[in-house]
Amino acid sequence: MIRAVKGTRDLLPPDTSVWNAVERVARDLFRAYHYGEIRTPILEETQLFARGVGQETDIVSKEMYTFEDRDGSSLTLRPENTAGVMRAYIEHRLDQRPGVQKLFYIGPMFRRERPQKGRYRQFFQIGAEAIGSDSPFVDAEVIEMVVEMLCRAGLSGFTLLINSVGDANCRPAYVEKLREALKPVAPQLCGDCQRRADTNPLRVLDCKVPEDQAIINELPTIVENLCEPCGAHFAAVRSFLDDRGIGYEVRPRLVRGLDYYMRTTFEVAHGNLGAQNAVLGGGRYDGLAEAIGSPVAAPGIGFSIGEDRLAMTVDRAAEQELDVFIAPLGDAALRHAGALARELRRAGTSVEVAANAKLKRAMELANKLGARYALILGDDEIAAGEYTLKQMETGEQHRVARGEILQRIGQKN
RNA sequence: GCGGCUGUAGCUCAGCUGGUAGUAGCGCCAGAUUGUGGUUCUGGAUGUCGAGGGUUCGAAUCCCUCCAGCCGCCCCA
Repeated sequence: MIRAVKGTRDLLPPDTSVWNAVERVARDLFRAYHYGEIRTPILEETQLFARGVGQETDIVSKEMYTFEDRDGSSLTLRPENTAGVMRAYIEHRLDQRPGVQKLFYIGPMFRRERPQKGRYRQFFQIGAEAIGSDSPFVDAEVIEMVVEMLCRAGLSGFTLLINSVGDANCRPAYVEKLREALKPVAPQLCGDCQRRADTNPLRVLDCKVPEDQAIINELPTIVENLCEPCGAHFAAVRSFLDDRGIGYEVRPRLVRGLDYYMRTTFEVAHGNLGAQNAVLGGGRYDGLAEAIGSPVAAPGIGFSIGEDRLAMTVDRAAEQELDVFIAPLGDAALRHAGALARELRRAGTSVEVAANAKLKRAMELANKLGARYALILGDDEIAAGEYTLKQMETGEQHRVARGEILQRIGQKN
């Protein structure tokens, strides 16, 4: 038996209607914030990610689906989409278009990790990028938008965490300072942290081991060690968020795993997701454009939502709606039903026709499918030029003329 | 990539210390006489017991390998 490959999965109804609902909310909101859709290829040159995301990151060093094409070039299935959007921005000279370029995308990403709940090798992200401004106002607007999006999608009980990770000017100095501060206390930390203290001090801040927290809390924070411009930028972002009444928590220990992030970073966590508790992550990446070879500067900020995680956390509602179930009795009725169904569908109602069933069976199906109305169509009806329309929930049924059907079913209850 | 747990009908599962698969629940299909559902009753279909190998007279039950899922680590969305 051939099965879906490890870490990938089929999305089936009714789950797909939850996904569609989430995507509809996203598209509506993107429109409100004046974002336009961008669709970039799933396949990119490997170099794009090596230079954009960072050669040393886990994503690039061990999680990418990379292969050699027949002409010898190295291609990679995109593990994220910020680099791809930036590549397109540069390639098509979007910097020459007026205003900040606000672009959104919805699509699959690929990372070869060990699958787990909420973590797949092919997963979907809903994301957006605002490129062409380094203003903290843009940061606040992006963050406001994601909070709004999650709320409207039906997510509740989430926490918005923000931080600033500085820039090329102040971060290296901070990392050194952190490294120094860790030297005396490292032996008291967990094994992982002892290793990280040496290899990647910032990661120590992410440690979740309870015993380590007291020590980690005493370490110098990046927020206290920002250079003047970064400090001012972060303060501005916060006050803009305060102006909008958006609640957030400053998490000096929030560090992100992609090299391109600088200054503002943010994340939304949700309790019901187990170890994969991040629903959304994002941040500013003012140096990314240059890193992938742009001749012009292109400061930007963006985010991406884990659609798989969001869909599994959202209170599931959306069942597939069925307005009318037509039960034709006999061949003449079946032919009649085909034409009638077409007419109703063209008017925008969802219609199902029982192709070959007895009335009893048809009613049973109508019930199981959750149809709002059943329309019975037999020789009597054809002769009379009327249909028997039954409201499933109440059980009431009436004879209705063809022209009245739409009006009848229009009034939901 | 590392560690742990799990893997029996479409789904949830039972199957005691190995004896050769369940009257289990839900679902699905078909009936309970002629054009009417949601309740009830009756009947039915469906499994190479995740795959392969080993031990044994005999394995769903024990051992090994692999695969998949889940949990934790790592990382992130």
